[in-house]
Amino acid sequence: MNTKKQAPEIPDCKEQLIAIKDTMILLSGKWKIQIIGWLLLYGKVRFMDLLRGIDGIAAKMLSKELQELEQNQIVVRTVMPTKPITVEYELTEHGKTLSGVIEAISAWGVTHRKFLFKK
Amino acid sequence: MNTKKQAPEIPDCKEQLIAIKDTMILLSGKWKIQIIGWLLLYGKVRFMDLLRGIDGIAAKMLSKELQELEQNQIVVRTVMPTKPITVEYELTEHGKTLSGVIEAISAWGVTHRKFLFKK
DNA sequence: CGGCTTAGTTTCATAGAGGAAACCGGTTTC
DNA sequence: GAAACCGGTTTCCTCTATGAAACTAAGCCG
Repeated sequence: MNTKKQAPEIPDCKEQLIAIKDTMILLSGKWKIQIIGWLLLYGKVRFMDLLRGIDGIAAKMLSKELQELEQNQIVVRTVMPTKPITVEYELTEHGKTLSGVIEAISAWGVTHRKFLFKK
Repeated sequence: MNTKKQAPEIPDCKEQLIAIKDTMILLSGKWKIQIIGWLLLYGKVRFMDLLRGIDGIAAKMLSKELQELEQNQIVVRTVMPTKPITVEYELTEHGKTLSGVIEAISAWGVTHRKFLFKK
């Protein structure tokens, strides 16, 4: 027999693992999930709100992450015809379907904190 | 008045955003979520299973990510007294509480694929 | 005019994330 | 004794993600 390695009793649950990979490619980067969290909580938000609200992010990063989210149709960018031009960002309908993910992450953060406290 | 910037009408929903940040610190890295997904699907798994099963990961990375997950009590490492020594990894009880997060991520991957297809 | 706002872009620099390959010690098998 | 398997570790290297700071363009304020 050619196959030296023991027969892989491992069933093929790849679909779910591929789906995980797909999602994480879109959400990669230090800031994207936080940005989406903001947009979920606050709805329409201006660039400067995010820049001041998300602790530690630099303008370049915010700009880059928002562009990537826009390309993936998670976020819409709207230029408002105001006095000093402002730009609003908000989640697309598709972006809003991420609420389950974000809420799960947020909830687990709380669970984890309790876990650390109990120990 | 000192505060030139317009009064921030922005309510304080920080708790949830902090929880998101906390979670993502623990799950940072290219492979951790995939590893946890594997462990959720397959239960007890040996090092070599993960190395061969997770496409593209190198031994060094796998080792490093598993160590970090162990330090954070997401994963337990058990050395088995077998002929060629084997090592089993599995989720701790606390690690299993991540199932909600992983399932949400996996489900969204499917949702997103459908979204792309529809367009 | 000088200065402040918004929304970025550009430049420069660096830490560290990640990868390829070799190596290790113990054990079994041929 | 040579080779293979397991579970790593070590070394070396590269690339990119991130960051700080300066700069731009357009508009409004006084």
